Amino acid sequence: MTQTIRITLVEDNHDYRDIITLTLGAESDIELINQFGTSEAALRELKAMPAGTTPHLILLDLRLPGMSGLEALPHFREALPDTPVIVLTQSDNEADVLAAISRGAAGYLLKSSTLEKLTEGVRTVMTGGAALDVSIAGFILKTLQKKLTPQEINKVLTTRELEILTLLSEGLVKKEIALGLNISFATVDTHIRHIYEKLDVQNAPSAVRKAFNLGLFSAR
Amino acid sequence: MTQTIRITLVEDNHDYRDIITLTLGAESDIELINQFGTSEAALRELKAMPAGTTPHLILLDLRLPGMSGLEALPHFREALPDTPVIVLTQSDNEADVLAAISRGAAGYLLKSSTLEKLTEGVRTVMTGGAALDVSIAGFILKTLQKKLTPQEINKVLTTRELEILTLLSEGLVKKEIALGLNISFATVDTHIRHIYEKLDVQNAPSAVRKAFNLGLFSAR
DNA sequence: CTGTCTATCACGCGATTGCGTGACACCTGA
DNA sequence: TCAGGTGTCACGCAATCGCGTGATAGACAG
Repeated sequence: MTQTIRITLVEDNHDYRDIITLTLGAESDIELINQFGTSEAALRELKAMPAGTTPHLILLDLRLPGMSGLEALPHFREALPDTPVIVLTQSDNEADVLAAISRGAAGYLLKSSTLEKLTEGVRTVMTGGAALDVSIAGFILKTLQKKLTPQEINKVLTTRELEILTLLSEGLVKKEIALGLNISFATVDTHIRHIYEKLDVQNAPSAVRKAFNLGLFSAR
Repeated sequence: MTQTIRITLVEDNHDYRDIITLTLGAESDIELINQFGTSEAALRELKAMPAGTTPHLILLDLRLPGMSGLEALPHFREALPDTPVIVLTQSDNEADVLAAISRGAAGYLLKSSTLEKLTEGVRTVMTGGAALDVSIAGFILKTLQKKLTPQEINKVLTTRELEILTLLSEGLVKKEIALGLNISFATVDTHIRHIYEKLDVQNAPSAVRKAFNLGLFSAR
């Protein structure tokens, strides 16, 4: 890890490019090997580079002319699977964040943040960590926490109902659920009716889906 | 926000308690108002405190005698819903992390990290951010990325199969799916059989659940 | 050029579901 | 004290499901 970190920058704004260039240039262990104004140009060039000369890390802007960073991300990941990509953008839009993360971004930093955070993030990612702006991290946590607390769950389904829905989602049929819970088939049936009413669905598959989307199922 | 940040510490290890005390004591805007060796003691005391005197933030160890921090977390959240809890532990166990997050932790810091990260994390959380150790953040990202890419999804289900499973999970019955896709009932039936085989289930509810757990359903 | 994958279609049938309708007991809050 | 929520149980029935079994056709790889 004492090696110089080679970085590719994809950013169309010249002012910001200059800032990044200056910032990274001041770091002795970081070298900005090339920069592009569009994802298309970057991808073309990166694919043409001989193995061993490709960057260790890619800084990618989301708002780009032509193919957006979000669209390009999977292509970068495919072309250079071992090269982490840090998304660098002004957008703290929730959908963008989640999309970038799910497409394999190793970090998500805001341009409004400090430049120290950028170099820090670069080093963090190169050592296997993740570079997340604190506000992004907060949003990420909230996303994971969309799983409701027991009290909130009971505002939707009762404990018994959730128990039965869980068993149902595990593949048990009503008869088996009745056996397992030592209650009658009719009772299980009634519970399931209530579940359908509360979730506003009319069959088991959609009830399971709704339960997931509402965060009623914790982990497993 | 110029107010002093009042903190409660729940930690059984005396050495670490002393370290925290010293560290936080050096910060002029942070005041460690009380500390407990067990969750039980902390909960009892916090519930008895007059409103307005309760802490602004709780630092919670996971490994505690008696009730674990993980068990206690929901109780803290219930007793003081507006008081964020930073989990402070040696464990970078994945299950612990996710459990803590889903139980409402506002941060997850490792004791192996620097003390500067602790005070930084405290301030971050108080300003609405999230305090995540970089290695934890990396793991969190991987968790969110468990949603598969289209290519990976097709290793499990074909595009057509996923399409049908999606419709099924939305509450359509096979007959309706056939109508909607302009194919025969029998074809839909066959696709669903294949889905069941591939997911190793035998009915629709469990297929939907499995699809969610495998990350086959992206957003909605 | 044959095998595997994918998508399509068909028949039949026992098992299961979803739902209409109705009931009883317990507990809690108004 | 009484309505409302929760959990329990029952009968009946049309609709749907799950599955055995089998087939055709295009695509694609070996």
